Amino acid sequence: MSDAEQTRQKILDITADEIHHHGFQSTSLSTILNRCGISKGALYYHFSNKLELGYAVFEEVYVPMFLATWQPALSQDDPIEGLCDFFTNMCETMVCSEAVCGCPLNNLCEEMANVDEGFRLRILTMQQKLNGLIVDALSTIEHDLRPNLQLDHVAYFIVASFNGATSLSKSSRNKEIFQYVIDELCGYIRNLKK
Amino acid sequence: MSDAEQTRQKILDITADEIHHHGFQSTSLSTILNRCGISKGALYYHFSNKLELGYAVFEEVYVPMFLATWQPALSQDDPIEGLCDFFTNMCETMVCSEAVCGCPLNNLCEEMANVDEGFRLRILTMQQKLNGLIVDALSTIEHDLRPNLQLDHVAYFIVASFNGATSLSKSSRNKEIFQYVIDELCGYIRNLKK
DNA sequence: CTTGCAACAAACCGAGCGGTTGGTTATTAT
DNA sequence: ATAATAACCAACCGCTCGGTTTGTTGCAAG
Repeated sequence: MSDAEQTRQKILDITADEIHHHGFQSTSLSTILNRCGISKGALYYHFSNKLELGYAVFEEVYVPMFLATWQPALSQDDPIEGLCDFFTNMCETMVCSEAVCGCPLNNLCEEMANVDEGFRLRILTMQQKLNGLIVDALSTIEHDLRPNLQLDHVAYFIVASFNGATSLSKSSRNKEIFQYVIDELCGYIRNLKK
Repeated sequence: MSDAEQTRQKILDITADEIHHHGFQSTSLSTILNRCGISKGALYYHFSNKLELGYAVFEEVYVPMFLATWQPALSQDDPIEGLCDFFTNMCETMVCSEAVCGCPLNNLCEEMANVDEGFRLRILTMQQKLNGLIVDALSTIEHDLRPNLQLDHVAYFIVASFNGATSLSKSSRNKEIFQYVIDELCGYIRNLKK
């Protein structure tokens, strides 16, 4: 990787971390520059402005990270147990500091969907993609599921509950509540089967 | 009501609206002053700083509004149907602009829980109070519910799903997805019964 | 009548923000 | 050797923000 690509990647990684911790609007360019050890000229050589930097972080960091997180769970032979294992495992491995920061995608949705159309559309695309993945996974075992289920509604409900779980655990600063919600969510998911 | 109380209440109401639409940090004092038609001196006569104004809005506007919204649903003879009616009715009466703004409490939780301890504790208190209300309501019909339910977990799950529903509908800018999630949520709630 | 305080108004301040500008260095092509 | 370009630095700019200060008005008590 060339020096320039390294610099660019470093900016992306550090900015992704800053956005995850403080949100997009509260993320300061000077903080990024300090952490990267570069000057503002360097940043503006690689990105035309703060918004474009945010878009790049979303597309080049968050989206791949997001897919890499959910895909394995949904590719299992039994996506029901795949999801439950995924959620449960997340509860166990998660430390409190992570619980407090929440899901990057959900955070950006809450913060930026009403503020910037570019962010909104990118978030929407990612959400629809995730929903499609869940629907596809559930479709593969449709014969094991209760009849008359509307799989896309179910998928949205799963994601909504998961997002809500991260939201609730922010105020309590521990992962107990997260665990409670996830337990109930797993119960709901397993109840999808006949 | 005296002039001073009127001014104070006007500040609270308009600030509540601004926070609901733009979040606390992005809410500008000068916007509030313009909408109120007052000067900065007037505002700082009634509130010592922006943070205290935010706290006052939370306690004097959001908390009462919040309780007034949820209480009736939970005071029904059958809180299960009370909640379902409450959710369904919210879907029907809600216009898209409201759907986009989300729940004030959840918004503040997402934005401020990690930023300011004063907000975090106030939000936490309100969430625990709501959870207690739901648990109490469900307890009154415990004999009709499935055995071995952990009512506090159930209550958190209901709130989490509801919050997640508002979050999801922000990116799509319509209430369709909200409705899907609420439908599934009502299914889950009704399934709590034997 | 005037003194005093409640209830504001208006101008101002420093800090931090995103963004721009004019250079500087290192590498590569000719 | 020289010209050009990629990659970066440091200083600066205008703007908006929350907050402060000083000044004004109206009413009410003595």
